[in-house]
Amino acid sequence: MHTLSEENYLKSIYRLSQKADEKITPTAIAESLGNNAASVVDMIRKLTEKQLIEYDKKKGVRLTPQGLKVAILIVRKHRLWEVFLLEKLGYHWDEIHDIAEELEHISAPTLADRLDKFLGFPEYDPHGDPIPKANGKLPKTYSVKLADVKTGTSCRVAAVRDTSSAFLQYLLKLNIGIGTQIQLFEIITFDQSLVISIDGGEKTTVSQKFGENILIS
Amino acid sequence: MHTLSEENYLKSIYRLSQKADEKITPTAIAESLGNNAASVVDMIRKLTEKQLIEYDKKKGVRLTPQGLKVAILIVRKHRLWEVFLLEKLGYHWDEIHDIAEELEHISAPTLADRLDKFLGFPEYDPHGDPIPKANGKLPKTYSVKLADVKTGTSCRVAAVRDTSSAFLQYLLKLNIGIGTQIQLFEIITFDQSLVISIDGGEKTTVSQKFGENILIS
DNA sequence: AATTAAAATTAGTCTTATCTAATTTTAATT
DNA sequence: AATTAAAATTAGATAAGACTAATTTTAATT
Ligand SMILES: [Mn+2]
Ligand SMILES: [Mn+2]
Ligand SMILES: [Mn+2]
Ligand SMILES: [Mn+2]
Repeated sequence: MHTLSEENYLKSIYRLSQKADEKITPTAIAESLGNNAASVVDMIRKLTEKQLIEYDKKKGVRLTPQGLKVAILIVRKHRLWEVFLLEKLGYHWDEIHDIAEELEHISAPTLADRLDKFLGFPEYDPHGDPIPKANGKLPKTYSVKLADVKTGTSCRVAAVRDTSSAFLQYLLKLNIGIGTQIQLFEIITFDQSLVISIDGGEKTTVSQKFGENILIS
Repeated sequence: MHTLSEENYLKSIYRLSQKADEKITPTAIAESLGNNAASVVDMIRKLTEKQLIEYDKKKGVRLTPQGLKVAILIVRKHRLWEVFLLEKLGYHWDEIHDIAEELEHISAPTLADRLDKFLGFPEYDPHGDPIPKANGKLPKTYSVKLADVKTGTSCRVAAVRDTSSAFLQYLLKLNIGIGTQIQLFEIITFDQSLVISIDGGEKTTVSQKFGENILIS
């Protein structure tokens, strides 16, 4: 139905649309995909013809309802496969994203729904990202960052924003995962470093950047 | 590492090499892939340069040890994914092949081995085809056809040779699967039709073509 | 051996998806 | 308003992988 490239463009546009209410420009898409802006312009033309997106110089790129449906299904498959890879095949959370990037493009009627059922209808993927339901609805998305909470607060890790290997492996080393309890003791005035305890353990200091990439509940 | 097309060529060459000791010609590959012979010649050049195959006008196309390894891994993944789709996701045996054609190209270190372990190290796929082991070795492959046995013999279905939807759905309707017991009562002289009973049930007549596509043990 | 048919190869075309370089349009800044 | 910088677009090139049509090679048959 859609090529691998088309699907990746739609997914990228979807992800950009989730972020802020900034308009989605060719350059933004180019950056997000690591492609040249000229290539993006070509693909915008193609996807517009297929009525998967609309492009208005003022409003930027928008997914049509049709395009949105496609994009959400890809994200759904991506996150479900991530759950599979972690829970059933025993991969670690820093290894699954790249494999899911390939698996998300497997297309077969009812595949996502069967996988969903097999996995017990998980609501969040291993990084805490919400898994779109069969009807396209998203579970509650967490948005409060660890860097935003007040000193003294105790909270739980709900999701990670950065899913790079570097960050995930660091978290693994610190014994931090989804659900881990974190207490914030102090914010260093000089550079906003955070003094925290992990699951009630010893005090540890992490950077502001670190705190920006942990979402809590 | 290898493109989707390259992998499909290697797999096709491997399957042809398994069949008989006929030499593997460009035309044979073209037919098996539904491609034009000219395209095959192009790819033969490419795969030869990559040292995945050797081509000699007299000996035909041969996989190098390197190419063989790649081909076997693809077949391994294909058949393991078929087991997964049937046993874990509940697809029927006529639906899984096409999905596995996509899944077999997913590449990730240790993926096949993890899947193998998760599935309990199955030896045969849902169509009775042997699943290559991690070391590349194949379990015993069945080769005796139902059409070859003598009247009066009782045997069990070990594998199907034709894996088309048409055949598999027909078998589903007849309640025949891997392991089903079949007794041969009579071979009709006129057209070699077979009179059989399925799991000890009533006598049924099936065509010679049918008998050619069931492998028994 | 000559003829014919089939198989293999070459030459050239097409599509998809990418790129670089050049140009035009839009936005920001003096 | 003029200038400058950034963004968007166009033009043209490239690579992979397929195709058709033409040609050459090989095999089969008279
Ligand atoms: Mn991911
Ligand atoms: Mn994720
Ligand atoms: Mn198959
Ligand atoms: Mn099979």
